[in-house]
Amino acid sequence: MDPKISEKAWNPELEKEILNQWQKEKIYEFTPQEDNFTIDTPPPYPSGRPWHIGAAAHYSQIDMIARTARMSGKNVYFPIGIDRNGLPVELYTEKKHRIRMRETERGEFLNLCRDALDDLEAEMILIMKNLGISGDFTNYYRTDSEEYRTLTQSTFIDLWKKGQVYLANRPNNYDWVSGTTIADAEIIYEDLPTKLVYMKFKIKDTEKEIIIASTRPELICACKTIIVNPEDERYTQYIGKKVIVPITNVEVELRTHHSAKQEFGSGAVMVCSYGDQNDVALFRELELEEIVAIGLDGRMTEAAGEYAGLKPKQARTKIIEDLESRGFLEKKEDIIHRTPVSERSKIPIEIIPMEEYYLKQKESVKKIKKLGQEITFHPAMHKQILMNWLESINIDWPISRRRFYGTEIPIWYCKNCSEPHVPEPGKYYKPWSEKCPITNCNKCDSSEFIGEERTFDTWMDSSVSPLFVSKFGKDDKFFNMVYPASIRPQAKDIVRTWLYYTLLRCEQLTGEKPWSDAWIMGYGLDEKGMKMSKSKGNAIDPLPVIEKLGADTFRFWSASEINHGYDFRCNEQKIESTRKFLSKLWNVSRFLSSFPVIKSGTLNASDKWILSELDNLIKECKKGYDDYNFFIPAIAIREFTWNIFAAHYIEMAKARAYGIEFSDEERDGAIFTLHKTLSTILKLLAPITPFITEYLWKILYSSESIHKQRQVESENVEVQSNITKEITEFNSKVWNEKKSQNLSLKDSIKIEIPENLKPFIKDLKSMHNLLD
RNA sequence: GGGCUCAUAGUCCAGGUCGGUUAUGACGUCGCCCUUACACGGCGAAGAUCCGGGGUUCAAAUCCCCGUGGGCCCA
Repeated sequence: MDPKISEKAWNPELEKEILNQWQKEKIYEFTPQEDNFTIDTPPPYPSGRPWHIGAAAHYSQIDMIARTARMSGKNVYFPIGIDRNGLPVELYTEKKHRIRMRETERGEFLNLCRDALDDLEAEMILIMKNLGISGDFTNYYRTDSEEYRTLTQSTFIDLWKKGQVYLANRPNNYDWVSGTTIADAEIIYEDLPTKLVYMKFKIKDTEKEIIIASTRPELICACKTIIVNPEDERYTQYIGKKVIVPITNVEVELRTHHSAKQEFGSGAVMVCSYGDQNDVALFRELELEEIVAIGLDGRMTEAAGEYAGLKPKQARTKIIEDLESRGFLEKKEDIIHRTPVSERSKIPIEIIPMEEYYLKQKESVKKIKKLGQEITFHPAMHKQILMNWLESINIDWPISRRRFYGTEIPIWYCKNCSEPHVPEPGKYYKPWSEKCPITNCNKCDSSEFIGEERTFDTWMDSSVSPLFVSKFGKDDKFFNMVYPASIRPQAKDIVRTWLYYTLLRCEQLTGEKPWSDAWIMGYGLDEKGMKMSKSKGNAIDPLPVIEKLGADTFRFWSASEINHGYDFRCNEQKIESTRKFLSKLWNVSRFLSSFPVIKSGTLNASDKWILSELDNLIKECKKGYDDYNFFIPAIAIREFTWNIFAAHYIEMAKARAYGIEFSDEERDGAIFTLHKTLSTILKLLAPITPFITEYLWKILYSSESIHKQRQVESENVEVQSNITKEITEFNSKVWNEKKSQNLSLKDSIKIEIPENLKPFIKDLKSMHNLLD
């Protein structure tokens, strides 16, 4: 009998053909019905080359979610989008063309950004397609499209009218390299070397002085008070006294506050506007009047007196010299200080009072907590990330950014009285280049307006992704059918941003939660467990890996190596060796392809045994698939296919399947069982490795795609795991015995079959050529 | 300083809820073998103080406590 499959190994080249076929047959097309399964797919951000291999693994798994849902009979809506707003592309464009954003005409700069995005996007789309992602690429969306930005602006206008947005002058995190305010969520902390300066402050009307340690002596001009811990006995006698600030000679009060740590520095702390977040909190709590010491240009202001115009770092050096020459310096220490830096530009942020727009969020925290409780997290432990974040929210969300490549804030100001005017929702507005659609100021009737130049924080765009894909405000019928979405898959590091902001915005706009499930994946690390980054040079380009080894190998690696929710290491060699399993599956199928597919047969003990193990495998896979944890089925299927089915059952049933010294009925039992097992394995594996399973399925079992099949269900057969152990141990014993006697595997040998294995005697005898 | 999480062979990882034979599997290494699905293979072998200390128990990789060291998050 000739096998239908003749090639000896799975050829990843075949994936292209299969891909074309899927495209031609449109097998993943979505038409909304009653019971839809909507995936709020993360739109990836094209920030540079290469795309992160961890992201490729991430999207492979998101596709497994879609395929799992489809095979469980759900009508899957799997949109694809690309996130294109924000700072990274501006920095990329500045670097690529060696220009500066603020020195380039805005329209021209935007065009350059758009071109860069198009390039990077093309590569990401190519990778996603090649990975076999079964999403809707024909209608893929961009967050910088007119349609998307219209939604962002419309939702803003809605919230503006509801009084959820306000303008406030507050200390803000300012990244003066990118020239913009940033949200708390965009700050990271880095341990940086700095000097801790011990300064002498005189107590007024005495000869005494106290020592104050600070890492920011240049802010001395903005010092408003000195605090000590109320339990610090060194300072009890000075509480309430005036202290003279060196250099500026300003008098400030010494008071107590629990946030002063006795063991840090001298225990006395100067409170300036603004050295850190604690200063901000203290100014608010003690109702101190702020002094703006650092300007938007990143330089010291007039308030800094003789240091005006210097950068804070220069001012620091100079003031240390001056303190020393004027006798105010006690000592300085080199320390490592946890410094807040901008996540994007990696530069220490300054806290500067600025006027920005805020979206109210504090009063929503309680509601969001409740929604969070209702959402099922996969894995459950990552709900904690959201809850911890909700605990720490203490200010509203600053949503305006002084950048170019983002959705414009749709506001015009009356040139005469400065009254802000917001246009009607439903259109995309560019106030920096367009005329105000409102003809007269509703306050002073003036007809001249100035357009707002700022853009939104990008999370304002991405936080409405579930609304965009469900056509919120555009197609009510469609919206009602697909919203709320079923699942939000995303990475762990953006729980406090993307996940949280989406909850906030969707709750504000619809009063509902945006999805019932959240699926959180860990980070892709390099082979040593370090975070991958372009600057470290440890990034792996996924494209050549996928091209060389094929999508299925990559996908199976992703499923079998990444325990859901935990960080994972990416190692090319590991990915390569995963291929062996596909090879095994191929060859098992090749062997089976020499036998006809038959509907039934008389089962013997071996057949019943492997089918019971198979049933157990189905249950195990279901456990994983129900939780969208692909690690469980991947490991279980590999173990079963390789180490039980191929290594033991096929060997036991081989002679019988060929019909050598067996009756036709006995033969059919073997052939039936072999096919039943393989077809089940293929279906169980289909969400993980869609290409090879499709190919084998079509050759062996049906002209209809495996991705149109329903997943197999357990028949609740009792497991015979003790028998499995005895069989594998007995087979090993025979192989070992032959080896120690220098016999070939086909040579005959005399070995006693254990009592429990008597029902398998005929198969075992033919397998090992056992003598009576 | 607080939270989450991890620690098991050269490497990755299972087991841990619910304590109980010889600690799972893969990669890699070594040896033998072309046995009509597969040399991208088969069989076999070597390789683990289950991070340290203490406690509970007849019995701890597993439960509890105290440390140590990584990763991430927050302040």
